[in-house]
Amino acid sequence: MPDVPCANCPLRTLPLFIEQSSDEQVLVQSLKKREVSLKADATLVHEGQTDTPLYTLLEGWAFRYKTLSDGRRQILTFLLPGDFIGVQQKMGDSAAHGVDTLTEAKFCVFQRDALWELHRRSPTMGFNITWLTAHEESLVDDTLLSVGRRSAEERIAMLLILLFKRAAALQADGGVQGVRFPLTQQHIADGLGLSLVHTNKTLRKLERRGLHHLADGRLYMRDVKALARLADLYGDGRPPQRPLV
Amino acid sequence: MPDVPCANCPLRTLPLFIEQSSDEQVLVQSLKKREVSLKADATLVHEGQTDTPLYTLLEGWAFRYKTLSDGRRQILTFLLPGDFIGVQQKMGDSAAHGVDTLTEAKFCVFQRDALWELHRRSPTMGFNITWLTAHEESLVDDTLLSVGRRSAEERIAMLLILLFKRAAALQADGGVQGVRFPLTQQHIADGLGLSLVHTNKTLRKLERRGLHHLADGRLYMRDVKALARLADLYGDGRPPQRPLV
DNA sequence: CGACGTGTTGATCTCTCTCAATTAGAGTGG
DNA sequence: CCACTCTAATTGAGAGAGATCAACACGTCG
Repeated sequence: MPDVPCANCPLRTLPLFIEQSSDEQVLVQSLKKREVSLKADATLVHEGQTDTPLYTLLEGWAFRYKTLSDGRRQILTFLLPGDFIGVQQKMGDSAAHGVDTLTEAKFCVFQRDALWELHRRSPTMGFNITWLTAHEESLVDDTLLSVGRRSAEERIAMLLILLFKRAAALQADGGVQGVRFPLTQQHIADGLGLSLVHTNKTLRKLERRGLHHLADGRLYMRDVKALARLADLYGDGRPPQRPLV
Repeated sequence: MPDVPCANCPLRTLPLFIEQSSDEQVLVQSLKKREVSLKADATLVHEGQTDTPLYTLLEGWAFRYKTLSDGRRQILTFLLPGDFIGVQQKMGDSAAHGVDTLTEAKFCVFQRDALWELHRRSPTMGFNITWLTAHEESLVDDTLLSVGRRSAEERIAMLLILLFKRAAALQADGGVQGVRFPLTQQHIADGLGLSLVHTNKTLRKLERRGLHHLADGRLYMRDVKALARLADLYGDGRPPQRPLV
């Protein structure tokens, strides 16, 4: 039996879940099998693993990745507290992605059919999960745009902004004193499709220009405007458009 | 009122939907608003458009994409009959992706709250949608691995294999006489994060080596083994793994 | 103390981009 | 029927962003 009630789950602080009824909380808790704690740089899910359970990240940072047989690795998304893991490969036959931790981390493990039970017994929760899955995809979409079409400088600016936002949202002060940033330069490189050396050089260039500061596992934003301009974030003049059909 | 009953929808041939009850069919049909037909190279959804309805692609090919303000474009996924469109941006505040057609195409338009109604009134359908959304993400994951870590040759081999498989699955003969292939080289380039010129040169190189043949809007696979080897598909010796925890 | 992981920097090398020019249809209008 | 225009494909040449190779600094740890 889980010792920590789901009332403390970081997922509950997400906008979608604030209206969660106590019935739904009980439901979720009943599907929860146990918790797992891992140290930093550990593997939660191996690539190619089948029949993976559904997880939720409670504490710490992690990432999803794929590798080629010669070792080249691409990080797909970084995972922060509150993120789902494993919906992507549920019932999937194709070789899935791996999941490694960046820091010490605690995961919530659900039984294999949790996804279905959740849908069956609470359409609201089911809907929320669809929404979260879709939102997760949009993160990958953003990364794909970066990796496919942005220069190294632009990619790094983008990553710093996005991760800063996500990390800052999780802490009370909103990141005024910087945020925890447990990635090594190798992780950044693998997340952006760059080499380690070039990542280092580009990172230093931006830092020397005073756009950010990275030290002791913390990220400080020094010139968000300039970073956003570099990343072409909101930089376009496209106005919101109404549906065409 | 829709004139074509949903019994003919290409979605119904997907494994997940074969068990669909007639009740569920009626439900889907009741949420359907109408159909739209577009010619080739037309826009269904503008980038940055808000409040997009939910669509289904009935006939033809299309693609989702994002662009930077200076015009650089990244194609996120190619859409074939049976694919969902718009789940990603449902209720999303961030600027979404655009959707353009590659060929003449017919779409099914659902009312805005269709996603919720589907979940509410049929958990089975809701579950299937979550699954399809997750599956769609895995397509983007694959592309991200390609764009981030594969060489131009490897990327093109990968794309040819994946699109051939999807297209062949839709036709009765399974693609023995080749499959329809309506992409221009510009689309391939934008889908793989390459320049048009380099895409052309690489494509010709593979074709001259006898790996494939591309003519008159059709794709013929000449040496799938070699292409798969190039793409590092199943090329790894990773055996399926059991769950770690 | 030596081994190791991470970060840093300089020096090449090369894959891919950009620029340019040509060819081959498919329309279109006179 | 024939110029004229457009788009897509093709090929060569030169340029450049980023990869690879190599060395070194620094802190941690057994």
